[in-house]
Amino acid sequence: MSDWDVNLKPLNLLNRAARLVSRIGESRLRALSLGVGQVPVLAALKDGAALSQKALTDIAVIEQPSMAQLLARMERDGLVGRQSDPKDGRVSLFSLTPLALGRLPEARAILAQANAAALEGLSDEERMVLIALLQRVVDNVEALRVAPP
Amino acid sequence: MSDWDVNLKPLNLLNRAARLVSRIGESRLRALSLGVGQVPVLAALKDGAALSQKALTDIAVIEQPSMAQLLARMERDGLVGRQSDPKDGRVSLFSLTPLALGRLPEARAILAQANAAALEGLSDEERMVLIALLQRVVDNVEALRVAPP
DNA sequence: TACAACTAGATAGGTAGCTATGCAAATGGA
DNA sequence: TCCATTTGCATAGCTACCTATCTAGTTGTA
Repeated sequence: MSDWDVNLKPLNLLNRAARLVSRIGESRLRALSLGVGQVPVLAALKDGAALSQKALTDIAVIEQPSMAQLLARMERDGLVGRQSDPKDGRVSLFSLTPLALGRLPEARAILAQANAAALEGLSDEERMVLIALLQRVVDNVEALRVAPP
Repeated sequence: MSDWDVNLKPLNLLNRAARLVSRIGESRLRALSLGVGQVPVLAALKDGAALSQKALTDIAVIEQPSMAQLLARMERDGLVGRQSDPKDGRVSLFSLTPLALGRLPEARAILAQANAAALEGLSDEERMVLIALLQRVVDNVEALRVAPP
């Protein structure tokens, strides 16, 4: 195995694991006509809240144009509605439609099951270790963005 | 924190970490007009080998159409060339152009540095634990695809 | 109060991945 | 040898991200 591979092994695995997990989530959510990217939005709005695109962007930890497109697709598919904020002419407030709200319980069950399957065989402690290590990687990389070399 | 979040925390983190790591790689490789998806191809062909699309697909562990598009972009950008296999009329053999070969050393250095930065502060043992845990998640999810519920 | 600076969103265009299909070359029996 | 199957690729169309850039409201200050 060349140094390319050795060097990149952890990050390759990270990428591969994330892709596989997304794929399994995607395939199971397809029965409900939902997608994995929508999950943070569904979770944030599950109690009927109406949030701005900016708030949802921060919650999902993606960039603003990504959220704009995601919400556009969800609106197209009848999952969210928007109403302009009377207090600020720039913002639209998004909330889930009854259609989306009705799909929530099943989505939740599907995700819980997929999550459990992905982590099967890992003890509670191992899960905590995994979370901690991933968090450190995230922190490392986020620090790079703030203070680039 | 609701059960949505708790439930999905490890997989969220996984996704987030992979995204951030890809982003940092992407931003640094941009100076060489390379992309993170190209790395497995560059590594596989770095010694002048000529491989089929199928072989590259297996090496990169992505789906065939993904590789087809990736190679099309690389060809467009002058990074790879294709020549049809005289032994099998279906296959094209891909190899790196001098342009790509010339960029390899720098790419390698950039990736090694980004990799080191992402894993900074993790001991060798912690890296091994991370790899082992990620591998188990990968194995779990791959088992699901073979024998779906 | 006027205007500069900030903020929320929209838009354009790109990469990296996926599924679903279709086609043509190669291959392995009957 | 013929043909059904397998295999390698191409194509169409989608999600989920990204950067870069623009516009239109809001706000803070001279």
